[in-house]
Amino acid sequence: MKATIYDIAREAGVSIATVSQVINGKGKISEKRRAEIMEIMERLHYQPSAIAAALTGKQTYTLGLLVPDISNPYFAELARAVEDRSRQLGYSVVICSTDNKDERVERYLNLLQQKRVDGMMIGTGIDNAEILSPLLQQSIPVALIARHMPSLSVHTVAIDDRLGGALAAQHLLELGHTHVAVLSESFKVSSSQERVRGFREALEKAGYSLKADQVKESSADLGSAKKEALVLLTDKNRATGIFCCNDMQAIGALQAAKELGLRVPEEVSIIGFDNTILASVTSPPLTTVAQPIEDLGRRAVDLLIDELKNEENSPQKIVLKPELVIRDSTGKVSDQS
Amino acid sequence: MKATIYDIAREAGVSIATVSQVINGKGKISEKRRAEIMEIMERLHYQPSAIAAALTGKQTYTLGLLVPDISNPYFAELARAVEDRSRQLGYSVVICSTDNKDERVERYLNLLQQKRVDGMMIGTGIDNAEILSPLLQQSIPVALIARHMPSLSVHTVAIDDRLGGALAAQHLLELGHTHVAVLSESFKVSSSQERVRGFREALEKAGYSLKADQVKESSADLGSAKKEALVLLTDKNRATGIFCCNDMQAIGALQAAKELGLRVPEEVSIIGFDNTILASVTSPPLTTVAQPIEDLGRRAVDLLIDELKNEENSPQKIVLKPELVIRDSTGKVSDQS
DNA sequence: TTGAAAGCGATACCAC
DNA sequence: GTGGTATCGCTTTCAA
Repeated sequence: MKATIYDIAREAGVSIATVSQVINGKGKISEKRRAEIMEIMERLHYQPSAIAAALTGKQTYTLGLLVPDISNPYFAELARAVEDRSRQLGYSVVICSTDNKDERVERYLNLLQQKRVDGMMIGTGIDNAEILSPLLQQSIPVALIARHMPSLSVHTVAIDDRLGGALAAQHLLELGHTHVAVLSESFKVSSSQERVRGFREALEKAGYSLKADQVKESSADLGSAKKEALVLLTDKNRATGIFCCNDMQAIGALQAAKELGLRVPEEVSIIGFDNTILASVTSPPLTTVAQPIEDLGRRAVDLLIDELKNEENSPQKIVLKPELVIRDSTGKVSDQS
Repeated sequence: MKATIYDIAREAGVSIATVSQVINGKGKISEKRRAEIMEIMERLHYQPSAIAAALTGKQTYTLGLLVPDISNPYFAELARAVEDRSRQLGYSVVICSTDNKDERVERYLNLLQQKRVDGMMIGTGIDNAEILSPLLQQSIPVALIARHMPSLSVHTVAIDDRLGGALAAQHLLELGHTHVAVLSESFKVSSSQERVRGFREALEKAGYSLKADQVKESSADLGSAKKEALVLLTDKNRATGIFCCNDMQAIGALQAAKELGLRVPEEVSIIGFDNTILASVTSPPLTTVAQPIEDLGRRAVDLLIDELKNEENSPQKIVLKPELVIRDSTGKVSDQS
């Protein structure tokens, strides 16, 4: 049924070694033979088995990508960036949604190891860093994306979250907002911590402060963010500007404001983080701190492939800079406040 | 470096055949040996090579999924559904973004064939159906998702687009909208055609009609949709209800209405299609025709696996029903109109 | 230039 | 219950 290298060899009256050569464009084959063999491969719809090739030592040309949830726009955009770069370089990528469960991470890691992926990108949270060590022992290249695991010696591509927070603070300060609040993801997420930290530092540097009751923690879903935002906004002495640690939370804040009849940005300014597609479809469109998602994905793939090529192993740490994207959810602080 | 079945066998003082048995839980092995061998596998962090296993005739337990763009929320959600079901069944999935280019489709198809994926799901548009035939010849299970290729004998999971269009029309009619318009994707997309057709039929059945100049075609991006919506809405005798063939277009319409100072839904009702996450974050949240995305993905995987198991090959056609999700972008037609 | 043959890491059939 | 061994499809010396 399926043509193999033997079929081609027999049909061409040569040895499989010769066919292998022409498949890989190696060795010295007479032009005549080469053309002849190629013609036969064409005619028989021959597809060399990557499986068999991998078994003999070649790579599988497959990479793994672990994210919490591929249906989340941020990770979907990241996946696209990873996929694009991988395709350019001849690799395909297996995407795995972990829902941030270590158990799932571990299962996927094993699965992908058995399938002998050439490298692994981790964009998901992992509680117990230890579960990555098997990979390192097998010396499978690993790159963390927007995550940090100081205890592990792996490549990392991240963004400067602290700077991101600072950018948000500066923007609000420039618009005259001195009484501000923050809507954060779980404090356990280190990137959120850093964002809040950068935000607070910039504020303090300007002579203002962020009171403890002005920082709310919410879980990932819209509803939860909206709920916390409602608390912040019903405060008798509410903030005039709210910094949210991701776009989804900013949307929650937007909805909360709307529900309270507060106009954005006239009465309250809201700023998000990530600059996913969500930020551009809201009303008003969100001012947000943009992550260079495209770069993030591309560089992660490049790190992996580089290590594969050079078998040189010094773990790289790349830090990319976020940028403020100003849309319509932020404005000058109003006189009435 | 990496432990193989030989290492385990040697360490345990048995043959590789025995080790293979315990890996696969087959044959008769004494409890003692089995436990002993399992312990050794554990200790050596042994991961059986799926590559080698696949070469001997076992499946690769990998499926391919082709979509136009994984960063598009609709496809991201679909991918999640596919991935979830695949994981449950022990498969992993390679995701490929084609940007609807046949050339890309073809390259990916070849790549995945070489990697010997067990089955392929196609959720992308393909101009030339012929490029799928190599798969069929190799008798690789194929399932189309929300696509139709009547010329090919493959599994299909789709939704009843015509019904979806009808649901939208009925909803608008019930609210008193008799002067309505449509924002469609490229007319070449069969699902859009069907949606518009269903919409028109329902309208006509109620005694109304859809004039040709009230149907606009736009490309996939927000900007284009917004532009066409502006044309529709600046009409001196504009429609009071607009049906859009997907949520992104509905957002374009929303923005156009806003730009013209038209309140939604008081002055114009807008209804989308798909019910992606986008529909829930807009302001106002979108009334939309929901696709059962979860089911779509799950059933596609099931069709593939079924065929793999039963090697029975009658192509199935599954048609799922869409449902209207009423949010706040539609309302009773206002008296003034 | 080309071919013979030794793996790669598992599976499965058939003896013992 | 266990072990020997052919086999899967390809890559890669090493000779010729």
